[in-house]
Amino acid sequence: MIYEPNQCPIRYGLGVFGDRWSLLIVRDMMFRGSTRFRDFVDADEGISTNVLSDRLSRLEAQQIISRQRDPANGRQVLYELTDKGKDLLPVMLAIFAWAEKHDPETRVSPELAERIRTDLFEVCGEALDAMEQTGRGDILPLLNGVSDDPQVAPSRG
Amino acid sequence: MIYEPNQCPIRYGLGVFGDRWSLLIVRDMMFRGSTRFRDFVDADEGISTNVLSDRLSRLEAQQIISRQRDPANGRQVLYELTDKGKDLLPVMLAIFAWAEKHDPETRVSPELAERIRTDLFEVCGEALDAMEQTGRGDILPLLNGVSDDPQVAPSRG
DNA sequence: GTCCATGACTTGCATTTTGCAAGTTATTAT
DNA sequence: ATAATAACTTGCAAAATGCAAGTCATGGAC
Repeated sequence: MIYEPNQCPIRYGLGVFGDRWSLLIVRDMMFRGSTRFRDFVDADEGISTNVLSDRLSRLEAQQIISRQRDPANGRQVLYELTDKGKDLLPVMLAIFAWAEKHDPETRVSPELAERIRTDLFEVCGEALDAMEQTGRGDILPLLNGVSDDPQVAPSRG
Repeated sequence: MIYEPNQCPIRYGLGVFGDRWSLLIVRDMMFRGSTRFRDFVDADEGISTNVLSDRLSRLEAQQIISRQRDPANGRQVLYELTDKGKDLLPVMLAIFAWAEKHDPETRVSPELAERIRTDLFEVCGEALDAMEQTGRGDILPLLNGVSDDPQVAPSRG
């Protein structure tokens, strides 16, 4: 999965998240507030633990996430998004808007999609502020009103 | 590589371009004006022809690209981005801005990155207009002045 | 019409990555 | 000490990838 970045931003991006799982992990951290190994396993995407372990290492090596033992409970490990990881939010939201437009199954509210289209980086700013205040990922409710949806995306319409 | 989209926009996106090659193909079509099988092989990313063939089929099945025999030369095939494919431009440019910020090797001009950050969808609009006028991909020069760079990204600074 | 070059794929096979199940290790609760 | 929990490893079968060598359908030269 390591392909030479070699000056091209897309190739660099693919070197970081150009596989089946990495972006899902980032998504879970951003939008679901996942912080632990088990959170990702339980997210029901079906990632196997060896691959998860590998992806977490890679993401850490790429400085997308940080890893530390939970000070409050030494048998758990806390994974957190770094700034570099949080900066993937615009990429994520651009995908939101794209999927909302082209995939009828995707549940992203047209209102959010529209805001993303007109003011992506403003939406991101708000979200990151909110993230800092709450100290967690789990940004979506803040973007779009309360969400109790098990999926990442709040309801359409 | 087929994972259930299941309402999540990120998962849907990964189903379309969540692999090592698909986004590179889209990139070549958008930013280098690639239209033919050989163009992708010659792009020197090292994709093998069987995988290329498979990815082109999948992208066509997902309606990201269209395929037709070249009317002017029946032994060639023309691949073109559909609207759905062109709509990936914001995603691509968001990656540009991210890579410009976090990868020192990436060659994207800070000016372009900044424009992307403040006015992503305006930049996209311009680019798509330009694409329609020239009838090709190969958008980058239009975004950022003339580029003779072999890489996708124009020079820094 | 035949021959040859070209472009777009297939095919076969070795290597790598993934998926699944079953360990192993470290840390806390009892 | 003993057991339970969380975070991984390990082993092996299955799938995807990389590489080299075909195949097949134009289209141009003769």
